[in-house]
Amino acid sequence: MQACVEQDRLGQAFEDAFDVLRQHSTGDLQYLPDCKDYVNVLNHCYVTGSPSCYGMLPPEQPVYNWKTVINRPVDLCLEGNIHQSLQNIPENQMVQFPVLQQKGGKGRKKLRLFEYLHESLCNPEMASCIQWLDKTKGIFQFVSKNKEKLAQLWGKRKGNRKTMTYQKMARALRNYGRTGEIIKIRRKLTYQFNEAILQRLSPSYFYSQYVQPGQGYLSLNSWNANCNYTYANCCERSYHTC
DNA sequence: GAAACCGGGAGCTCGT
DNA sequence: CACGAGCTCCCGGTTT
Repeated sequence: MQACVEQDRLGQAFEDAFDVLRQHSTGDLQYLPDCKDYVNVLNHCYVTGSPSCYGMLPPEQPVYNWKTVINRPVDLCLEGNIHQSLQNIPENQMVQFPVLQQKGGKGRKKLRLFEYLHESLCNPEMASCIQWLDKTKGIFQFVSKNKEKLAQLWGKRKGNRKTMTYQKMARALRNYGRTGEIIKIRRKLTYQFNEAILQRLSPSYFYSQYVQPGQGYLSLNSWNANCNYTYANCCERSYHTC
């Protein structure tokens, strides 16, 4: 149980790191991060506190650094050593991630509604607006009292001229029903993410995939594969091309 | 009766 | 500049 909580925390750490990466990669940024930068991003999240992290970790909460984050699930559920593998990676074996850039060197891909909803679901501060009913199945529900607040925040995030309402947001959600990205559940204010979308949006997914029961640790190759896999998903999620 | 849901359709913004 | 994607906005009607 504790191990699962810690695994969630690690997944959240990745998620935050991706947010930072996305924030850092606006405009014509052509920065090419490698694994060490990735670690720096995570450190940035947990040590300096990125804007997205402020929502996750209240000031009174203990500050985590990358090694702490990495060690905890390792100690508690893997009995292995991820961070050693990471630290021992020679320079020439570091994964070189593709450039965070869209075709033509233009800006980032627009945030999509389902991405925003998933982000909100992972943000404890938004629990008063939207909550998981069954996280593993991707079923979530808007909180009747505060659903308009969430909609307004979405509208602001998009920079809409008029105030976004739940009704209009729900219209967009109904459009997802045609593509299958999100479907409506026959229950008040309740929707469900498509399985593929849910996996794509969940950084902890690859983690559980690559760390097989009994495997005990992540090999260097697995770790690098993880980085590639995660980063590729990050790119797919945020950019047309890498 | 109120809240939530539904789908048509025109319009807007942005990336290609 | 045209085009398509992904909403946004409005509306009238239906279901819970």
